[in-house]
Amino acid sequence: MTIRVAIIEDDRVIRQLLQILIDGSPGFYCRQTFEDCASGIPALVLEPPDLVLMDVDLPGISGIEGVLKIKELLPQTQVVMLTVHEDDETVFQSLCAGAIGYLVKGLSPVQLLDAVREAYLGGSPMSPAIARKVVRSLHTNHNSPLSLRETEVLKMLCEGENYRTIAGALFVSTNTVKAHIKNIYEKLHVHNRAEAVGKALKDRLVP
Amino acid sequence: MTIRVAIIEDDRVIRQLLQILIDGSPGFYCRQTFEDCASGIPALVLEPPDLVLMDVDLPGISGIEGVLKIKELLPQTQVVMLTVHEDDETVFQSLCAGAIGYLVKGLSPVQLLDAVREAYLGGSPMSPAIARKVVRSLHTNHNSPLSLRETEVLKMLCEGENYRTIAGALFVSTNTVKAHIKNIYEKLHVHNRAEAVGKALKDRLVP
DNA sequence: GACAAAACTACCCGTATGCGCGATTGACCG
DNA sequence: CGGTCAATCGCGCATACGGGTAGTTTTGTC
Repeated sequence: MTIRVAIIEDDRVIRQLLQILIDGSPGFYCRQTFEDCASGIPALVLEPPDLVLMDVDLPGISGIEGVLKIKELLPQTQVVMLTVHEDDETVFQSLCAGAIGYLVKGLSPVQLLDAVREAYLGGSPMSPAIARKVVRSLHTNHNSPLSLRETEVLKMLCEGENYRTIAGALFVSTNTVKAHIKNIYEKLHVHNRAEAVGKALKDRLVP
Repeated sequence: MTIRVAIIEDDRVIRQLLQILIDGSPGFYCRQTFEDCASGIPALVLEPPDLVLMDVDLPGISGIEGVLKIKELLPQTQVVMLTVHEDDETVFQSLCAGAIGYLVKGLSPVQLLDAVREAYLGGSPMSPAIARKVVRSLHTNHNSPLSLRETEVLKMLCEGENYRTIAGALFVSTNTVKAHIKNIYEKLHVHNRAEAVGKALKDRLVP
């Protein structure tokens, strides 16, 4: 069970150090290293690795765009990001784009290999701060401006139900549903269903 | 900097062991323990702790509902779940409900205290498998059935734009937009905007 | 017990929407 | 070279929808 690793990293020193470390460790294998996505991604497609270590700050195609491309072409291949400084926002975006975890450059060799192994074995290595950010993005919003009833209605709007169906489910008249929906629109500052549903799901007003 | 911990756990033995461990460790404090949410939550409101250790399998009000209630009443207080077996789905739901992390019962005392400290210091302690599940839930869907143009239209639907606005933005006629939307409905198996937006955001078809 | 907010009901009106049918063009593929 | 599909455009029709106005009942809070 050897983990085949590829590296995309523009800094030659870091790239070579990483390769030597990984390729020199039992259970790991690294023959593919690239200095940018433009050259690396087509090569990866020809010989897909298990896992790609990808710098976030790359010249040309950025690391985030690179992840999108790689996951599009090779859904099976996992991508782990490499960053110098722990920039929450870019790391978060990388994860949204499809990265499975990330490493801070400057980790000890042991920690680095551990993280790569964890990513390979079904985990998602990341720092506590990023983990918190990611978990927070799951949380339902607890200061929703909506009343209980309105939230119920909004939930059904998200399912695509119409006035009649919602009215039937809540045992009220369609007029009442209309009134609720009108209030929802006001409170969310939106003017139609699509926008209300968009806001509801983006702001996690409904489960 | 003492971390004030409360415990809600129906098993008397586990509850007392946890309390003895936590209260006996320097930097930790635990005077509040409860066997269910019904008695615990009102008491917590009177004297909010920094962190609550909450069993997922509770009689009466479940742990998941308990998290919702606590985060509603005490948004500042962090909740960490306790589970016997690592049931991915319930743990995931707990995190969605507002928990910040979770611990498997049977962790060593050192690991347990570490995890509580991590949760208090801005992290989100969880197992690799759950971390992976959480990260996956962020990923944009890479096998969307929609064409590029349809995805563009769908994105604007999510913003609540109408035929005319979308047509203007894409420099096409409203009829074309109608056709695209009709195709989107077919491919997503939905019949109106709200449902399309709901599906798009839930399945992460749009960023 | 007064007052506010939420929940509920009702009606009208203009238009945005969903759905039916049909059509042309260009790109890609075997 | 025929077939498929994305992308483009057109028209008619029934209805679901958004906005406005107006009111009662219930619930909860001070």
